Parts: sequence; C-alpha cells; structure tokens
Amino acid sequence: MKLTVRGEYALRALTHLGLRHSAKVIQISAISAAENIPKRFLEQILNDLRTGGFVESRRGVAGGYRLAKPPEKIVIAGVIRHIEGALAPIGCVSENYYEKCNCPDEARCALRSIMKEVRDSIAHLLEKTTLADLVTRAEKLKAVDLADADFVI
Amino acid sequence: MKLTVRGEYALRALTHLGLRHSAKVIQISAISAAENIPKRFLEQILNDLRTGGFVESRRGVAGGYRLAKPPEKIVIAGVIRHIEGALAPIGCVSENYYEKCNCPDEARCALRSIMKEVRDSIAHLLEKTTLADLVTRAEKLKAVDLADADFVI
DNA sequence: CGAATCCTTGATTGAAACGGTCGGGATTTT
DNA sequence: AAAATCCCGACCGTTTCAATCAAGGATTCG
Repeated sequence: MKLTVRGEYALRALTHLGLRHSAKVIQISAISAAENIPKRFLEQILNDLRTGGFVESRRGVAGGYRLAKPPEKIVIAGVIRHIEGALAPIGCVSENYYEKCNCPDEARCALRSIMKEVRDSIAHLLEKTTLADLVTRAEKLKAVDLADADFVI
Repeated sequence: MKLTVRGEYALRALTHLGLRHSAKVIQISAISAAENIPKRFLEQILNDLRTGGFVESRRGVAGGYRLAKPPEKIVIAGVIRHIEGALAPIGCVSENYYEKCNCPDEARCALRSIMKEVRDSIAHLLEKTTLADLVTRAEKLKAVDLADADFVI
C-alpha cells in the first residue's frame, strides 16, 4: 500500500516550487539541496513532471524549473497518477488503470467490493487536494514553528 | 499505492474459509481450485496466516485449514498488516511500521500532513471491516446473481 | 565567439521485492 | 505401512526501484 520514493520526491519538489511560485525559475541543485533529494534522480523526476505538464523549464545559464500552472490547478491525484500509476489498491478497482484480476467472478468478488471503497476514499481525498493546499499547509506549519520559537524566547 | 497479489490471495482465501466456516477443515487444493490461486503459493500464504493467528490447520489425511476465530473477530486491517506491512502510503505516517523519512523537517512536512489523512482514511475503513463483513458481501453478491437468474427465467 | 551553466535523454547498475516453484520432512488416517 | 496432507526453507527468474552516469543540446553572459 505504498507510494514510491519517486512519487514522494515529486510532490516535495512541487511543494518547493509552489512555495516560491513566480515567473522566476529555480535550479535543480537548489531544490535538491533544500529538500535533500539526490540531484541526478531529481533531474529525472522533474523532467517527468515536465512531460506531464505540471512544470516548465528554462535551459541555459539562468535556467531552472517553475510551475506550469497556478498551484490551485495542480491536483495531487493527477500528479501521483502520472508518476506512479493507479491510486487503487488493486488493479481491478482502478478507474484509470484497470487490470482484470484472476478471481473466479470479478462482478461478485467481495474483496473487490471493499477495495473499491478504499479506492474511492483515497481518490476523493487526493482529488480534492491541490498543490495550493499543500503550500498552505506548509506555510501554516512553518508559522506554528515561529510561534513556538517566540513562545520559548 | 498497491496491495500485492500475496495480500489479495490471503484475503480471498480467508473469505473462502469464512463462507464455509465450521469445525470442519478445508484443504489447500480445494481453495486453490475454487479461487484460482497457484497451489504452492497458497500453501505458503496459508501458513503465514496461521502464524498470524488467523487460521488453524490439521495435518494428515483429513487435514486442511479453518478459521482460528469467528469471522467477526478477524479484522481486515490486521490481516493486511500481517501479510504486507504498513497500511500507510509513506513510512513516516505509519502507526505500526513507522520509518523516518529524509525530508528536511518531518514535523513540518506538508506532504506528511496530507498523507496522514490518507492513511487515517484507509485505516479507518479497513479497521472497521471484518471478515464477517466480507462474507456478508459475498453472500449478498451471490444472492443478486440468483435474483438475476430468476428474473431472466 | 566562447565558455560556463543548466536542462535533456537514454543507458546502466545494484539491490530489493515479487510471484511462484521445488524437495523433502512431519503428521495423521486408513 | 501407505497415502494424504500440511510444514518449512531454499531457490529462481523477472520486474521494479532508486540512483548514477555519460554525452549532448540550449541558453545566456562576458
């Protein structure tokens, strides 16, 4: 029931870009250093996010990456689907990456029925969450940090 | 975000046993044939379910498997955890199989925060579902089948 | 122009996980 | 004792994963 590290890195990188969203472009090495992600690997992932239409790039000396659309338009479910494939826990209940399973009768499979609910609940959550939400959360969590610091002083 | 085939087989086998729950024991080959699961592989899985306390076995000529406790006491989340490990999509939000992640600040990670919600929603569903529910569903789905057949005739 | 910078692309690698199989041993019934 | 059945650990081929590398192309700055 796991997300791969690749998917995790993709979302962390997007959040990093979202927090600094502007016309300006940010370099791979900057993201890699700040987010503690292996640079060559991140390179690959950002490129993948680019072909998915989530980010866009500029080459050359002042090159780097930025979001290809406003954070509100980047849906987390979409990112995960592009990077990882199905959200569903088993192929036979996936809406976007359906695979038939080997059970004797798929239409009357109890497991399928309960897993469909799991899928729906995951999909519902990730479908309504956008990068903007992630950015807001990140900012809020940072704010809590500062408040704590004040309190301690 | 996937359950392995192994986990799927485990749940299908348990459902099979649940539907025929009694003092009598059912052979591996019977389950293997009915559920279309490779026999040697199923053997391994049932053994694993036994060490997990979900089923018990009898050896020798009239040997086989049966549930080790009533279906209402077998929680799906527990089965999956035993066979597969964490329910959580990433290790750093798992309650039972926590692993720390490499992000710069776990306590203030936005991704972690949203994934925790995903985990909770999955866990909530699978924690409240028991094998008895799966069995009920299976029976209901079979009934629909019969109703359809009657209607057609 | 030339050099430095940075993204692009595809190949490659090593390790782990996955799905599945095998041989032989232990137990029980007939 | 023979036959049926579970038990146990090793094994195997393939795929996936995480990560690295090498060579190349674009862009900007001096």
